[in-house]
Amino acid sequence: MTDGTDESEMPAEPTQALRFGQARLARSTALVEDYVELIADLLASGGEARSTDVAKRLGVTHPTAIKSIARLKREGLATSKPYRGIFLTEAGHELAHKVRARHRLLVELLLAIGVPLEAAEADAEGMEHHASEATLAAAAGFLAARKHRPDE
Amino acid sequence: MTDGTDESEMPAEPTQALRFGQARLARSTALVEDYVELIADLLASGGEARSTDVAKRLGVTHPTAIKSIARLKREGLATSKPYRGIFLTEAGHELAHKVRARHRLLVELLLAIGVPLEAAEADAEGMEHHASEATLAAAAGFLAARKHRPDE
DNA sequence: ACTTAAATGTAGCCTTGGCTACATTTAACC
DNA sequence: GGTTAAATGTAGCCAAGGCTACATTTAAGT
Repeated sequence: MTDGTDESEMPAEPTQALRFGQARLARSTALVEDYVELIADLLASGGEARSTDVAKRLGVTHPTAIKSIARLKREGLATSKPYRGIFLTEAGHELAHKVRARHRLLVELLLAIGVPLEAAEADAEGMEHHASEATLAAAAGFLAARKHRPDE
Repeated sequence: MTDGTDESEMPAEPTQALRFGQARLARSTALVEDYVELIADLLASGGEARSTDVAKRLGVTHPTAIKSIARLKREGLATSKPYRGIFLTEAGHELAHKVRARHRLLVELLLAIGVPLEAAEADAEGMEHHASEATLAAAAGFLAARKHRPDE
């Protein structure tokens, strides 16, 4: 009630600008999150994350992957030694965990409202980076409520 | 059933790379969509869309807005004459319409699962660009079904 | 009408995240 | 062990999308 309802008393620009700014920020963190999530996956399954694997899975060339991984290292999320694989720091693992949980939640939500699996996975890949805590909490609540009456 | 379930027969990379590629493409079109949507809003309400207004609403400087608007012109979505406002082409109007409908649908969906209004608006601003036709159709269906039993 | 403020436009720089081309190192295979 | 293939790393280019600084044009105020 304090925002976005009264147009005569308050200009629309600031709140809208904030929203767009938020979306831009999310876009810039999306890449980092994708890389961390993928590296965590590779470490969990194969035991090691090599840059070519990362590049292949992301659909980019390996120099691009290396450059992005350099950013992860700058931000204290990953480490690596020349010609060795990539590893996640403690912070990297934490972020990966958070990102993965969020991804799963989004996919579950989409499936619950009737989106086919492949579309749900693909859309979640992009949408997950823009879901706020409020939305995640709501999604979790919605899914929990659904569990009790799975019909309809 | 034809994809993403059998890990022994098919490598995981291609489908995952496709998903990431899709998300990247969506990110690049997101900016265009935001601008077109906003310009359409300004034209509808104020009657004209000036570059400073666009910049203010988006929270960027005006040279940035102008550069982005140049991209819209390149892509045949908008037109403008020096020191005059910005206008949308037929294609621009069509895109604006599509984008706005999608935005509203997403917001409605978030509200329906219990997300507060301001968070729903902010999240939708980012998520809308990643929602496929399948997800939009599912959301519409879900909301229609909800209408018949608004309790719980 | 002239002056001044605001809006619009242009130029040039930075960072990010793509890419290709090339160098180097590791591993594999006679 | 030497040769070759693959993986890894580096260099340098490009486009997009931010920015500041400055030029120009329009509109307002007196």
